[in-house]
Amino acid sequence: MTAEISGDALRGHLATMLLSALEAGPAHGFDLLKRIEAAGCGLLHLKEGSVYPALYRLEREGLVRAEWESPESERRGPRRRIYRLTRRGRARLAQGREEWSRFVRVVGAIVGA
Amino acid sequence: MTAEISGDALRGHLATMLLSALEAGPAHGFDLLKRIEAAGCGLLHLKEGSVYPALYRLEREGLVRAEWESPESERRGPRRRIYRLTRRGRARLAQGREEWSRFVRVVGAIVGA
DNA sequence: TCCAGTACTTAGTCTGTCTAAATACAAAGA
DNA sequence: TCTTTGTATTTAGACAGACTAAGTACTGGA
Repeated sequence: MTAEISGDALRGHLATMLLSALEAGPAHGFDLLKRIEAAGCGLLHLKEGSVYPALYRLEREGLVRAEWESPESERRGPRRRIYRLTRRGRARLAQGREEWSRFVRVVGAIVGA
Repeated sequence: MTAEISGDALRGHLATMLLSALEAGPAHGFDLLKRIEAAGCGLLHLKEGSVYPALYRLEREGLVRAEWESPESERRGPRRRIYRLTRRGRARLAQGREEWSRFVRVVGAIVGA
């Protein structure tokens, strides 16, 4: 019954996770969802309702740029929106990583696990 | 401009932090607030409006037991409500620590900081 | 034909932290 | 004396972000 990581715990970290996942290269939302879930060793089940709105926020803040995959593409299937990091997104990712390590250090010191 | 740890990031971890702080011995809310802030190296500024309601939740869940400090005490000043861990609280703390380390491992793997 | 998988959207809910203000007591200083 | 500062608790209301849940749309396989 391996407990899952709850949504509450994730709060405020999802943005950095998405930016980090995008660092490996441009991707569409569903792919990001799968990439992160795969990296989560089955403990992390993100929902579309969290990921897509989070991506919209990132786009609104200019941290990612999005464009619809060219329809001339040879692939079949639903259209996909491709996200890529902007320069500001990279800067924010660096900042997010600092915040993450600070967070782990400080909370870890208190929780003492 | 040392950035502070935001409330969002803390979500879902405060309960474990409080239980952990109580492990050192019974304490009242204000003391817990100060203890945790002190352990936070100035990066963590909890608010009463977060801590007291969190303690009420813990009490409601039977994870801590609370009682008013005996009025016969020789000390002067406002009355204080003393919290102590229950057996269930200790069990939950252990569980919270496992969740914390899982969380750090999984999110850390994605953020890669 | 129906279903499963991919891919995106969005309305509405929930909950925990926050802001902010109030209460109360004591000690120190002007 | 009056004010301020520090200790200590309470609580109403705001807010943000992850959630539930339902929908759209396309493709391929059973």
